Amino acid sequence: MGNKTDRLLAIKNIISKNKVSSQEELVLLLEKEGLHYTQATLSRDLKFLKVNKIADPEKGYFYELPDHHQVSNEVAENYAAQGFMSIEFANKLGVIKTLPGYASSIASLIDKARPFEIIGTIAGDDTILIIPKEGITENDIINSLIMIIPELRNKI
Amino acid sequence: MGNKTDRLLAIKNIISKNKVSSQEELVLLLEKEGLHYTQATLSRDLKFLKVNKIADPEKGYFYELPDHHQVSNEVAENYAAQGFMSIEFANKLGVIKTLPGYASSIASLIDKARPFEIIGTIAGDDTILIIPKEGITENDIINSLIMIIPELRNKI
DNA sequence: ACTAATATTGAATAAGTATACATCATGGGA
DNA sequence: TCCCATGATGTATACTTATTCAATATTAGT
Repeated sequence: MGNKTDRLLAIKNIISKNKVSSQEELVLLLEKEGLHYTQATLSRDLKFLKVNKIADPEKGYFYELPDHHQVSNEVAENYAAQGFMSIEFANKLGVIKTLPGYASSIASLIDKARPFEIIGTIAGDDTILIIPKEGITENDIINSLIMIIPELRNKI
Repeated sequence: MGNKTDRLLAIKNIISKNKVSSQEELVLLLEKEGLHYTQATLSRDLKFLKVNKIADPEKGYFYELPDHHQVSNEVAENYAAQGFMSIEFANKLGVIKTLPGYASSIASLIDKARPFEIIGTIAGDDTILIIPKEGITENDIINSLIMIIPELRNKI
């Protein structure tokens, strides 16, 4: 996966640590990490990440990750990442292969995060079927998975 | 209290029942109730109500009241409203008089709602001291109280 | 009641965000 | 390899929201 994934992870990281209150501000913060993008791109990213704008007495508003994208359960995430073997797509469906027995616990993490892009999952023993919403691309699904389980970053 | 209070209550009501996703949309919904205001005014109102913008797959965003402004505990609110006698201001401080014994339960409702405008409260038996943040007006405090306990509407 | 101070609001505009369109890059199939 | 389809991104711009400024209304103090 490309550079976009890294940018999305960087954004998650930045806005979970700072009260960021405009996309221009985010442009600058990303630049500090050597990532150069325009406001238009960040607008798309914030939409993808389902970021909320929360009222704040000092800043007016700041960006906040939805609950399911907050750093939630690192133990479970590491476990899931360990069991993850591969993902492939066929006929608009995603198929994740896992180590034996890992499928349902990984699927459960995905279900809990309820990404808009995914209608649902079906887990067997070492296989998960991902059913994306109409019109969603493979890359969106993959990025979505990495946002849920960042540890997958280097396995995809 | 003036018309602004009614408008604020109407806005609370509308956005708790509908997924409203722009201020122009809200202008129209208020017009249906005979309230005619411009986008600029609603911008100020949404700020006052500390409304959040929540990501949504269909609408992009919609407005949501913060937890403490959701219809929370009607029993407690009615009880509080019943004990409320008056509010007066002196030296930038608010003083609420209540029926004997009601002060702490009313103050507790205010504290739970944590309005930005109020730094804190001190409750005796039939008196509550309201300590507003620097620069906040009496009307803001009053509107804030009515947003927390709508039943006060006709007692102020 | 008069005046001064403060609040409320709208109109115009600035500031912030989303998107249409164009471009370039990438990857799969002939 | 070449072409086509798809994706990622920037630029320009449309859309949305916040704020400045001015006008009007309201309130408090004398």
